[in-house]
Amino acid sequence: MNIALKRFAVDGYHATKISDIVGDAGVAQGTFYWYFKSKEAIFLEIIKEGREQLLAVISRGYRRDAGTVLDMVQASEAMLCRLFLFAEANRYLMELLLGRKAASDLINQAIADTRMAMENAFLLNIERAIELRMLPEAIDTRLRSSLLMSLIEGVISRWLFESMFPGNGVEGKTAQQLAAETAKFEFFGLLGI
Amino acid sequence: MNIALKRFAVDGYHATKISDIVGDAGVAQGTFYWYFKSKEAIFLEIIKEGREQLLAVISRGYRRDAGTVLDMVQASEAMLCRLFLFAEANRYLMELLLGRKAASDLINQAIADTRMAMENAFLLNIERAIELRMLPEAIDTRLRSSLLMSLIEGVISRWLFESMFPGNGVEGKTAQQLAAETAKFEFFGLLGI
Amino acid sequence: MNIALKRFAVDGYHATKISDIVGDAGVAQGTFYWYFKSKEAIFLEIIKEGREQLLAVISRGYRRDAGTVLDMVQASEAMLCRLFLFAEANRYLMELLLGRKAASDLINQAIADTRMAMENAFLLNIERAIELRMLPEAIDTRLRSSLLMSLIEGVISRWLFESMFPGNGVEGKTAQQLAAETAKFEFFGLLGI
Amino acid sequence: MNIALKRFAVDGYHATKISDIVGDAGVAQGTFYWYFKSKEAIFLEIIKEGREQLLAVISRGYRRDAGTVLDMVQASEAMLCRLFLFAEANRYLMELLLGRKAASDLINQAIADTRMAMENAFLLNIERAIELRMLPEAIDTRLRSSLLMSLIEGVISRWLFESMFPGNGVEGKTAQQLAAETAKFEFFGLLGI
DNA sequence: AATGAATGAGACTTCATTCAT
DNA sequence: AATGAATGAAGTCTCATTCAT
Repeated sequence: MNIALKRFAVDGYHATKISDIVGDAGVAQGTFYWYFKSKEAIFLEIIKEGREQLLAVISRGYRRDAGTVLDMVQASEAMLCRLFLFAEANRYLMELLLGRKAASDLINQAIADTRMAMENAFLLNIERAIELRMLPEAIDTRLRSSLLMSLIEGVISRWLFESMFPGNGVEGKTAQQLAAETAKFEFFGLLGI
Repeated sequence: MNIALKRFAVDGYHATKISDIVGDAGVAQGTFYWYFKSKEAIFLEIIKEGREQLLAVISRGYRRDAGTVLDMVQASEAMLCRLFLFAEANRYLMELLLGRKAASDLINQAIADTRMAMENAFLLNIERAIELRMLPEAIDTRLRSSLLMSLIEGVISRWLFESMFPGNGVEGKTAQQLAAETAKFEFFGLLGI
Repeated sequence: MNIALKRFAVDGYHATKISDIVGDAGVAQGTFYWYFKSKEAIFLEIIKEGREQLLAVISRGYRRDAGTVLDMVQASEAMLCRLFLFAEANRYLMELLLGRKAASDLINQAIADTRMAMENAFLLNIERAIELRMLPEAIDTRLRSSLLMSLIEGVISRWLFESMFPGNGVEGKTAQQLAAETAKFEFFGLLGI
Repeated sequence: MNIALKRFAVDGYHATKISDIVGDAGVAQGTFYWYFKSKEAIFLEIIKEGREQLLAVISRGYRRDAGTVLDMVQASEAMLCRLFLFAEANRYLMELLLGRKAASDLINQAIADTRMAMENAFLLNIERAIELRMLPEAIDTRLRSSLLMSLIEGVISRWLFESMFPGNGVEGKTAQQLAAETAKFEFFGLLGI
């Protein structure tokens, strides 16, 4: 599955042939079908496994008590840092999730689901912050979580798949730096500093 | 080209067969090759044409004189509004550009180029604002334009390709509303109201 | 027809597209079909026209009276010289006739016919020489004319289509020299000088 | 490969479809591509294999010591006999090599190479004979080997592909007879006997 | 568990020929 | 006489999947 993951990420779903995967794995073509029902099946399994790890990373650190704005920014920064570190360690997976390499409907759906789940985690955090009166009540929470997710998707893409986005002001940064900058923008926008 | 655009957007590059395109167009298969060298060629031509229109929309309204923060937000809002209206009227094109339907290397490159050109337009705006002392000088301009672009890509995707992102807090909004919210987030972040 | 001849000779029948011919000729594709029924038809017409010229060259100089061996060699040399000069001036035609660029059955037949007609001209010469008691009666005339034709085909091919036969001991020679050498071999074989 | 060889020889390269080959072979179309990379590839492989066999036949019997003219003629006759027998047993291969069924540039090159190699074998024999003072030194060796090769190509073509050359004085002869006649012509020309 | 040969549907593309103007 | 757009049959090759050992 790791071999397939890499191939899918680098070459894309369609361009990846079963013969490539088994070639890299050093087994015969038929062997593939002993372990996986189809090309689509292995992809879905890869996504499924990755999704669980990813959500575990994001969901940790659900806030219990109210705090200052600074607390909030720091908490967000910590979470983003965890997320970016995970993305760095699992770049191929992230490429499948955020990349532009479409596949079958079923697969696209699985990817969309995973991203929705991520977005949902952000939504919960925002709602919790409102509950604790750390964020203004008037906020459109769904919209904000969408904006947030968009931000993060873009940042990770530009950070990890540099070849596709040369000279983007993100490459070369550490996860920590990126998290700090992103969190600042998240809360204060362009005018923050 | 319009017929092909729609097919490519809906079905993806690989899933779209020449026979589909000519079928929809009501001509013979060979006729396609009288007008286009290959499947890849028509796709590239579509992108090229769309890119020009898109950039024309973004580039308009380059700022001449300094102004207040409010001016700046309104200017950004106006530009976003134009962009969103364009996206609404050209949703298939936007799906090719922002969607996750990979194709050949050449095509991916053309798409990436176009997105870079968009991002660059945002960069120029930010730099101009700094020049006019409307934004703090300390800002990392490239990073900010990347964040901005990320935001906009995400918003448009969620707005137009709802089927992929159900219940995302964006659907149903008008271009105007969306532009206002996005501009607000752009400048003030989550804490802005 | 000259344009087509050249294309057929250089690229071969199959590799030559009607669009190539009309492109070189500077007319529209449809125009071709006003003058020729089909691709095959123009080829056959080219062969037919060439055949007449070629046979005219070979058939001239039918011997009336007996003579010495030297007379005979000189007569053959003269004829070969005429033939080689013709071939030199009509190398594309010769390439169609002697080259390895096959086409349809009908065309192959037309080419084979033409070559048979050539061979027949040689046969008549040999028979006439026997009649005049210039060559021994015991000779197998058909076989000898076949051998002769083989010789000449090979020589012309190597002489004119050098690129296919590099370093063949024929290139660079004049028609006159070649005719002399060939005639000598024809009558005396390897042992002649 | 034998099935393909026959098809190529009989129908020509272009007229032979992969579906013909696999049809004759009784396998599926895809199976072809398990064994050969392309239509061109199988052709080249056929030529390569045939070339080795052919050259083995010609190269045998390199002369060690000087001898009489009769020795020389007999040696040549023996070699030609071997060659003709080989040609008879491999007529499809010979048709590919000597026939007029053009294909791709690569293939034409491979065929031309093979024929050059044959001609070279004849050249070596002639040079060896001069070295041993069995043939006059004044001879233009390359030219003579070209003439010889021409002769042999013509003879084999007429002998085996009769349908193309009806009534040519060669058909029906045995390899032995043909070798004798050709060798005689080779050394003595038309005037021999 | 593993192999690797075999399958066959289906895709893109070519190009001789036709046809309305 | 000429145009050039349109046609569509046909061919090569790909590749996910199956199957007999």
